[in-house]
Amino acid sequence: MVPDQRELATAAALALPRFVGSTALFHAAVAGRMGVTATELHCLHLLHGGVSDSPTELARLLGMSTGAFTRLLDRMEQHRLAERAPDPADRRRLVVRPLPDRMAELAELYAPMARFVGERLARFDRRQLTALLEFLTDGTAAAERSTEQLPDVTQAITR
Amino acid sequence: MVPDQRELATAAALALPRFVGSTALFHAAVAGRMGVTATELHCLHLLHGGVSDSPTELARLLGMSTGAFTRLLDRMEQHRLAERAPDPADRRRLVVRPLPDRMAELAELYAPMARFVGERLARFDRRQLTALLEFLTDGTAAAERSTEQLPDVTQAITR
DNA sequence: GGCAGTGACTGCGCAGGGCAGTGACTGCCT
DNA sequence: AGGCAGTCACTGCCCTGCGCAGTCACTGCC
Repeated sequence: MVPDQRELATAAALALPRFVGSTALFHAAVAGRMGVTATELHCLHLLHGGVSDSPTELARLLGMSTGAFTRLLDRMEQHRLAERAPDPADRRRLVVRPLPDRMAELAELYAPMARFVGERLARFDRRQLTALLEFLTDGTAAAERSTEQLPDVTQAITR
Repeated sequence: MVPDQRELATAAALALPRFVGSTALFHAAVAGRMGVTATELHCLHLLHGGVSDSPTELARLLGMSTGAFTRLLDRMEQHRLAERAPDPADRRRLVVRPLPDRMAELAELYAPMARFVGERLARFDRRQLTALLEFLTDGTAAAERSTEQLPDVTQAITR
C-alpha cells in the first residue's frame, strides 16, 4: 500500500512529539554522562549557535528566571562550559562566552547521533533537505512564539 | 545564492538541536499551564502513542527509576491524565491507561503548534513528506539506541 | 515446594528552579 | 546637573521532582 499525502502528514505529526521526547532524553543522558544538567547543555547549544550572550535573554530562551540563570551560570563555570566576562559598554551587564575546554568530550558523546543525522541527510536530495531545514527553522520560531503566547485560559484545572 | 547539498545538510544539523530545545521548552510551558510536569506530558504522549502500558517499560523510556515513576503515576492520576488498572495475567504488574478527561484542554494549548505543523506539512510533496517522516521515526529509534549505548568513558570530568 | 528473580512501592537526601527582595548601574527627563 | 524610574545580575528561602536503596508481593523455574 502506498500511503497518500494526508496519511503521511498525519503520521509525521504523530511522530514529531515522540522524536522530540526521545531526543530530549538523549540530551539529558549526554548531560548526565558529562556530569552536568540538561539545562546547562541546552544553554551551551544556544551559546555555540551564537543566539545570544546576554544572561537575561538566555534566561528567557531557556524559560527560566534570571535568578535561576545566575546559578546555572555558576554551575557552567564550575563545569568549564562557559565563562562570564564584563560588558565594556554597560557595567551592569555581562556577556556569557562558551568555553572550548570540553567540546571534544561533548562531540564524542554526540557522535552516534551525529553519525545518524549525517547518514540520513546524505540520502536526501535538495528538495527534501530544503523541506527539512524549513521545517526545523520555522518550527523553532513557531515554538518560541507559541510558548510566549500560550493562553492563560486554563482555569479548568481539576485540582 | 543557491546553497548546495552540503551546506543544506550542515545547516539542518545545526538547526536540529535548536529545534529540539525550543520544542521541548514549549512542551514544558504547556505542561506548566496545565498544572502538570513536562515528564507527565511526555508520559502521556507515550501512552497515547500506544508505545507501552507497562510501568517499568515506561520508566525506562522516560529515563527514570521505577520508584520515581510510581510517584509520577500518582501525580498523573491526581491530575486526571492516566489511571492504574490491574494486569489480569500477572498480579505483580499493572497497566497504565491514558484518560480522555483533559484532552480538550491539551489540544487547545497545542493548537498553535499543531496549526503550524499542519500548514507546513500541507506544502510538502510526497517525497518531502517521506523524507521528513523517515527522519523523525528513524531519529527516534537512533536517539533511544544512542541513549542506552552511551559510553562510560567520561572520567575526564574536571570536577 | 522452596528460591531466585521481577514487579511496584516507600523513606531519605539532594539539587534545580521559582519567587521576591537587594544593590549596582544606566539613561531619561526635567 | 541631578534626581529617579527602570534594568541588570545576584542572593535567601522554599518547594518539588528525582535517585538511591530497601521492602513487600508475586511469579515461575528447578
